[in-house]
Amino acid sequence: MSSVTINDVARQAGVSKKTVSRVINNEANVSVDTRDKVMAVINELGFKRNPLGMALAKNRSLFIALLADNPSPGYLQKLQKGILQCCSEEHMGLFLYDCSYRSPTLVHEIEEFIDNTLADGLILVPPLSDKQDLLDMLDRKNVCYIRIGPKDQGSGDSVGFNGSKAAFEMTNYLLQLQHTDIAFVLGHPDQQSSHRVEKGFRQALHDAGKTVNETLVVQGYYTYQSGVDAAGVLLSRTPRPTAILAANDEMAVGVLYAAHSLGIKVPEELSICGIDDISITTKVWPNLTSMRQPIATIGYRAALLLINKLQGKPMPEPLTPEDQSNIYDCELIVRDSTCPPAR
Amino acid sequence: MSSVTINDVARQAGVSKKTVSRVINNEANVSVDTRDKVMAVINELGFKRNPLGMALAKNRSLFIALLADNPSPGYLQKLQKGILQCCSEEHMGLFLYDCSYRSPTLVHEIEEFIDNTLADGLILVPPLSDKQDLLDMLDRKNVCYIRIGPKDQGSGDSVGFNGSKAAFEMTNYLLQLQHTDIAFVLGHPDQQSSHRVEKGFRQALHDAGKTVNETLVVQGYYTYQSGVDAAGVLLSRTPRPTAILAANDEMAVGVLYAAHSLGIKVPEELSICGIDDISITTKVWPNLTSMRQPIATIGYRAALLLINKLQGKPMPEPLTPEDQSNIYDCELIVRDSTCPPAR
DNA sequence: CTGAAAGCGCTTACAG
DNA sequence: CTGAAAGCGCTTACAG
Repeated sequence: MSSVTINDVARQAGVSKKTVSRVINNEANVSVDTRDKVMAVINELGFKRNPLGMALAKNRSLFIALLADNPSPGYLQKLQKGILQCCSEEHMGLFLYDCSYRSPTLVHEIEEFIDNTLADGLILVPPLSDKQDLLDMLDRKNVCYIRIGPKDQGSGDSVGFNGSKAAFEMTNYLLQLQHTDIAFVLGHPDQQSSHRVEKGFRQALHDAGKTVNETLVVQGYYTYQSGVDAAGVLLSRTPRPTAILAANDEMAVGVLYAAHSLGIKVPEELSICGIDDISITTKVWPNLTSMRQPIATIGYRAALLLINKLQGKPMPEPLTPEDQSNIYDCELIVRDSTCPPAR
Repeated sequence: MSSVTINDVARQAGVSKKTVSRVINNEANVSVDTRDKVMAVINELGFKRNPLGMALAKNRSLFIALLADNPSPGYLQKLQKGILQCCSEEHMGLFLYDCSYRSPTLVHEIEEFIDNTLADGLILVPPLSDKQDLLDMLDRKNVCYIRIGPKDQGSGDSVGFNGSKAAFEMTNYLLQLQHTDIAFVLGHPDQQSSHRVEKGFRQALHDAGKTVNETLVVQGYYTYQSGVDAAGVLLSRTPRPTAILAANDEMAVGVLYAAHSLGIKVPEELSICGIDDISITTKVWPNLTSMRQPIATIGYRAALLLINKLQGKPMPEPLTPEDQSNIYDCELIVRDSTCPPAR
């Protein structure tokens, strides 16, 4: 604790503490001489503004919180990384709060968390970002937040990826490989993104003049285990699908495990692919083909949007169309889990 | 923001704000009548103490920070969960700070982070917890911290697992299966735990009257890729080892991948096992045998130790010998990646 | 058992 | 361009 305060600086520099305050906040209306003098003393004394004093005076805490539960640990990990990067650059602290989506008292717990920490703003990760009673509470409390996920649903700003396009392109890729019996594992029905992705899958099949075989579309919940279970169902179908696309990688890994357990060769007898491109895709064997979602970029962007909003700053000029829309595109990453179907 | 303050409560209850302060801090020397009256008003008005005001007055911020880099994401995830659980119970906020161990300015970056957030205390995850220049800086700044990892090295309290015992037991398990050519992948040499684990491995072999084949002990760095690389070396040895024990699961997953790539059947032709029992062990095929480290418990314990230290509270009576020593034992979890060697 | 005063480190009006 | 006063919401001595 470098307990040198604004008062010490003021005394040493022979100015009022208000003037010191002006300098450290980069306000206008300070003469160059005064500013230089104050800066010199600040450096000499090693003064750092105590964020707590500022927080109390401004009634803004200077930190934000990440609220998440954990459907896909790899996803959260990358998102967190991007958010942290931005927070670090903007000198914001990041609080972590683990929730469980299923808790009946979730909204109340989060309300208590906010009261306890006084975080200025919140970043909401799906499925929390699609939970209307939570958003209602935040609106009522007048808490600033940003949602990770599709835009149209719910209130508040959001940053997300183009899920329907991702699924559309991945399905097209499988069609190009000449797959005909393509199965699809849905995400959690509570999450908007799941419906987006499903839409892209159906669209691609439709555009190719195929009809969707509804027995090959099964429910999943974005978790590893739900991928295992879905694959169990799909791989007992006759004819067996030659390719399975899962709405996220976490489930795709589950599908892969199920295939191995049944002695089905991947990709020779079954192509498997997912969406997200989380780190586990390159740890399992064979490495999974996936649509790369710029997860860290999305996290970074979400944090920046929130912080700028809190500080009343306008957003910087968007460098790309994606920065403007806050909807990011995915990129197909072909690895070893997909190939043309056996004849 | 429920902007009802201690002053509002005091006025409404007809007492001084100091008395209200006494009540909310559960201090002695308040008459039952007064306490009841104040409590009634608190509930009526929905008063919650503003942590910022308290923080400034007490010069303690009421949050702690988790400093980590990311050798094994699955490990960090579980640790974080335990820490968060404790923070939530103790009404502490948890800041997150991602560092990169290799950054030449790391110590300085962390110093800046502390100044910016005023976290009361820090939880240090390996390899940070073994970094002496970092510990020196924290000691100099008089920052309270707790280390995750072995005890003897470095200053400050620590919570860890019994790595040598874990490796000892796992090696014994492999010996019981009649493995003779057992290879070992070391962890990062900067981390104390790596040396512990190595010691346990050697001890078990020694106790069984075997000499260690030094060509079967190779360097790893606790990362997935280092596991892949180490396995590449080991699996080209003649005679090939029949079992590989990696110092953590993240590397064991890499070993498994390498075995698959070479067409080596696991476990029939090669047994593989690791230490930690992170979630990926049950996502890869076959599921990995591992030593379960109570990671979340360790995280919880570390947070509790730190928080009690900050609040000057004594630790609660230890319920188990492990709680007393703060060194936790592992448990062997046999899965599908180990079996007796082929004849 | 209770309270008036001063203070934590900063900022917001306001005045000059 | 600069500063004196009051205040953010709480706590720490101290006095009674």
